[in-house]
Amino acid sequence: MREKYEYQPKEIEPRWQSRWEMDGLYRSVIDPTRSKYYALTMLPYPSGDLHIGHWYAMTPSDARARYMRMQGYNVLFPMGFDAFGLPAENAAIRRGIHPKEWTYANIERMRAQLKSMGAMYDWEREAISSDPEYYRWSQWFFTKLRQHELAYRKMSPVDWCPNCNTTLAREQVWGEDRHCERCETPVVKKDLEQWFFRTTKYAEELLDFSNLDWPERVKTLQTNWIGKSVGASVIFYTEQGDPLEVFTTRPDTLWGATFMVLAPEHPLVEKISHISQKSEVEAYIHEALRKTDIQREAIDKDKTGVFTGGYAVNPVNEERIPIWIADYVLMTYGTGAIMAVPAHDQRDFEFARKYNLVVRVVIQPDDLSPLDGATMLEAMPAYGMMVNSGPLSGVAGSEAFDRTIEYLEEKGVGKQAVNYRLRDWLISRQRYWGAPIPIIYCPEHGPVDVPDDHLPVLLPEDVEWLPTGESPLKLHPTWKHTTCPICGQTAERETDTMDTFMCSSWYHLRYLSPHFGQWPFDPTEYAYWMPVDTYTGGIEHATMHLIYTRFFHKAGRDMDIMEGVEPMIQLRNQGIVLGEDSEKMSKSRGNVVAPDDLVEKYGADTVRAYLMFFARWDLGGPWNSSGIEGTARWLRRVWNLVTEKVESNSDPNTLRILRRKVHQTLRSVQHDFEAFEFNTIISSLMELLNEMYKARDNGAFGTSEWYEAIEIYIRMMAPVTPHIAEELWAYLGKGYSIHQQSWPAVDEQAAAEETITLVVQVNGKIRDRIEVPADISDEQAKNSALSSQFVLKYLNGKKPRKVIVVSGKLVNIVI
RNA sequence: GCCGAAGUGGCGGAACAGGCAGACGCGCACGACUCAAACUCGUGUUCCUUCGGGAGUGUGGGUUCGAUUCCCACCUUCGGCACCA
Repeated sequence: MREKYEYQPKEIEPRWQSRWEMDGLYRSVIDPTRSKYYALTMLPYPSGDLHIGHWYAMTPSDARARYMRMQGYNVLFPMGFDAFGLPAENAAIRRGIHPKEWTYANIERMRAQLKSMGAMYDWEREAISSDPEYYRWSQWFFTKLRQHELAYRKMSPVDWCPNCNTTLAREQVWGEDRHCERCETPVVKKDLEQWFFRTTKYAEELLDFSNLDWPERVKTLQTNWIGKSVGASVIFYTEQGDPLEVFTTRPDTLWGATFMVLAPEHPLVEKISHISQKSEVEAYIHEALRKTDIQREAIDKDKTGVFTGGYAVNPVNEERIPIWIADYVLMTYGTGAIMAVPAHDQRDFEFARKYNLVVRVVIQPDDLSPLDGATMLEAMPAYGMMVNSGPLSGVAGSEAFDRTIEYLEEKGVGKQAVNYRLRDWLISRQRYWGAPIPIIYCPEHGPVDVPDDHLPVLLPEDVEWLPTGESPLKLHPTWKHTTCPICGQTAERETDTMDTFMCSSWYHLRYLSPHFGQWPFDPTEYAYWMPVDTYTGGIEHATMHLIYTRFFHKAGRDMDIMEGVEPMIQLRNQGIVLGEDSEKMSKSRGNVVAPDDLVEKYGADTVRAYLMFFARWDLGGPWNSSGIEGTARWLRRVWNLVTEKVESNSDPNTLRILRRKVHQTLRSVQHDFEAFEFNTIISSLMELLNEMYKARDNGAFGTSEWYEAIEIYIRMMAPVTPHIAEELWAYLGKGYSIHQQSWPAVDEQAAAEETITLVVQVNGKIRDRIEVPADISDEQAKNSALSSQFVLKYLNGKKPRKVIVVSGKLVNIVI
């Protein structure tokens, strides 16, 4: 008897991996005769080790890319590293390793770990954002954006993380306590001169998702983040004659404005403040500046403010109203000034009651008894008929908004206006390990672009590691000294580096031609591969990376660098794998699952299959280490089924049932791949395997139907478990490689059921199940149901009131 | 407070279009194999039951012949936003 051929993933997996690599099996090259498919997974930060979350994100997207390849597409599936960033620098400060050394060593290790996954990455397209040949083009994009006035520098109060020692973009400040997205330290405000990208220019276009197959959740998050409000801008005048513009979403309440409120930082505050109020105003401003944003923006906080002594004139009724300052008005939204309508805005109402200001009702809803400003207990924000509103009194609530805007435009005191919550993207970082911002400050010419032929502005490597809070670039003895590209005078380099989200905004383009020297990407490659067809990654990037990359693409399009409306057509998000204790995995909790250990114990195929099986991919969930035994068992059972030889004793019925199940499974696996429902791919395959064991027990082994089943089975599992599939394919004597096979076609005839189980209900409760031919007519179904002995018992000689037939499924008899 | 997602056995989850709830797997129980363990194989596994059935998909209503699926209200959990004028 021959020795049993055993499943040994540790032997099989590395063997096939090196064979695939040697043969360049996963190289993707332009082929105009085939449809392209660009599948992309968000690239990792080289933090040290590939953790189970990376596997969870990458395995299903790899499986799906492989599936698309078997479907005949020319698939591009690249990988790279988002290699600039803070952890590298922190490691340098803590352990004295140079960030470059740390980063590239991590990349080495992670690349090897990625290879152990057996994914079909085309490694010749790998891009690393910290390579000079990469960041040269990040810098080039910066220059282009500046030339198109999409990058600019301004002094403004910005968010500063005192732990990371750098400014952050608004998107990187999270949560109620406004903490740093990376280290969770609450941020503070600082007035600094910083570089921004003009994302707000694209606010309106970014709200248009009509060309995108993206999850509703992401679209909602982005829509809320952009925060569009439609209203009016109205110009009031101070008594000194200065225009004071306000934005309001309720122009119909304009006649109810009984005072104005400016943010303490508003530029007109000093000028309008009356001498008698000056000391009080100054004290308030001082206090406001001292407070953190958290204190200022706490919603349940009592409103505070101070009268400036100044007055403004309401342009619609020439009324003289007092101007206050209060920190509930934010300088960063709208114009930093509001008209206060206490009768119809709860915030203004609270303020008015506290400081005894006039509350005047100008909106009267039809279904309420008349409102009285003197006695009302809260603001009435609903629309309604305009009252006390001069020429517009009596206008119905449904017309109030539009009629007021018409009136404002006629009088020339205001117009329709739109405001967005979205801010421009702050990209300056006071850190070393990033792409230097390619700017030179000349005493005569101000900030000057580094000319293209001087790019990249290289990061110096001989820097000091001192946790001073200052960028090492600033402290470097010589690096910043240079000459002005225009006049040749002594000048200084910008010492800030760029936000790493800048690098990741265009990496999908660098993959196209990572070593191309003339342009950020080879236009021929772009024309063939772009846009990205499927993009997968975590939801946490909904308002960061995914807004930036869309902005970047649209800006690139307007600069005639890129083409098309959107960079990534289809987006899908995976969930998060939690520790076995249902908590977020972290070293300090000691609940981290290490993929390397699992690969060592079970092999990569089992880990891949389990990650796809154990939870819904879009939801994720807590890890369960005993569950992996199930997928390990599955693969052993597949192995044994294919490699064991048993007695054959075929009967036509068994073979018919086998073929039916095979083709039904094929149909559903196909559907699930298209729909990103990976867990049911595995369960369908397990189900079919159980069926195949039954068929073998019934003598199906060795027949042509048997081999068809086996071959289809291996092809279906190839995207999920590429190594065992290749090994078994070779075992069967089929040609190398399984991964160049095409996806099998469903034989619909074979998949069709000959009989169905007709469910018979009486008053909606199941009383019988009858096997009937699948093509049974409704009339026949009804008759079969009515002659069921169980039905007869319930009918008890009576006639049914109603009989409902659902074709091919069910009969419900109502008594 | 506003916006969004999700609540199904002991557990992860399935149910494509309103029509057999609990596929598949874990775990558990019993049995076979074994000196034994592991592996493997087999059987069972929502709850209650007087064995006829009955109840059951977060809770309470509604629509329907029929609801995990649609509608309304509420509860819980998670995520986002939060004085945004």
